[in-house]
Amino acid sequence: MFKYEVLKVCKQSGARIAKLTTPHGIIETPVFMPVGTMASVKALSPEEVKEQGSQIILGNTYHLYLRPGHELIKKAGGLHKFMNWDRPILTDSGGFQVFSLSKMRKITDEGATFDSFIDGSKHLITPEKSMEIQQALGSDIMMAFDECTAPDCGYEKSKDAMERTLLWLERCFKVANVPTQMLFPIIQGNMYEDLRIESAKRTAPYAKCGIAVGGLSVGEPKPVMYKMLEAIRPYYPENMPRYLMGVGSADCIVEGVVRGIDMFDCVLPTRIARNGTAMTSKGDITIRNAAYKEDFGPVEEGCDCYTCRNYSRAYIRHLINVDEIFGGRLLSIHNIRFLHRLVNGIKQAIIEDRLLDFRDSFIEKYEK
RNA sequence: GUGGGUAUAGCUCAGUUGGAAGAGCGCCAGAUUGUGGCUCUGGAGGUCGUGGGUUCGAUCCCCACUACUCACC
Repeated sequence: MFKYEVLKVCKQSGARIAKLTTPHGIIETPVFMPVGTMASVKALSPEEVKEQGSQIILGNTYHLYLRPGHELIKKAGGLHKFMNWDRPILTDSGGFQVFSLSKMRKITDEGATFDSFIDGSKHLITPEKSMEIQQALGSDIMMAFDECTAPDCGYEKSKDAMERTLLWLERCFKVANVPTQMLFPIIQGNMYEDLRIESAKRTAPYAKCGIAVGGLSVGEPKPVMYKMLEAIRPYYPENMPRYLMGVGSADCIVEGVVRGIDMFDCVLPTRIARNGTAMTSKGDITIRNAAYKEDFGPVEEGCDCYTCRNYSRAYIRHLINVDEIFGGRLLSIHNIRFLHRLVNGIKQAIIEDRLLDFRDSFIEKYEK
């Protein structure tokens, strides 16, 4: 039911183009995956998400468990049917929320206890519970329940979290036995090369069709993240995609593919869109700035998205400034399309064995 | 016409028992990376209606003027 097939390897960088077959269709990698935490890519319809070229989206275990509840979604026929998305879905395990909601949690080997941000009620999420929820949601790719750490938490805490993530992984692995749902384990180890390498080695045996790198892009400098990716690169299991979790700025995606990554997800394009920022090949632009008040050109010259074909910077700036949701929708469409176009450019460079050249010229323009 | 009230940032208004002026909104800019985000952070902007008086010192007290506003005739 799951199959991974490499189509082309870039001679210059080692990056590859591949096909990952899932029960809900084929994903061609490298791929960027928009995030739809609450069973919706914020502000967009599934049709609009598809129109930008999205092949797969994310849903979130923790949020959907709290509301509307995984049992309800199961009753509705699964997350695909519930939200009217017929392409692949990847569900996060709730592990990241252990980290991002750290003010209201308690972690033990058994699992993580949260105070619900909705009503304050207490919830224990264990590896088994996370799998149960993800199975009820019916995602194509389930993520292992892991513990993510802050970049400044120190070696011992980082090591403990890495060990606990492995302990939890084994428990996830035992109950992840639905043939239509693949489990991706997650490499942790904070910003320590030795921990990262150890985590990669010990995580690899659990990876059957894909492996993820977690706990990066959590506030550390970009060069540190790149260093970690380089450290673990030799230890990935053979013949499966590698997913860098939570990464979605254009430069990090290019640098990630150069370092062997195939899959990315991020809230960044849709979040900054709603706050009035557009992604372009010359870097992010804050569209609500006065500089664009009378700029009647498209967000990005040459972009083929619905937004750029029909609307001006001045109009979008106006919408954002008067708090009209259509402005956030238009920028979300553009930003997602921008990242898919970026990945298309990366693929073309892989085909032509010139990804490192592509990276150099892209970064130069992007950072200018 | 008579009596009262108000005049402080672009707007709506606090405030100082007289000791070198504040908020919210707006404006300008920054942030945002497995979404607790119509969020968060920062900045610019005022000779406190005008003219006089009292005082060491007035946005504040007194007088006059002007504008706006309410009530009554």
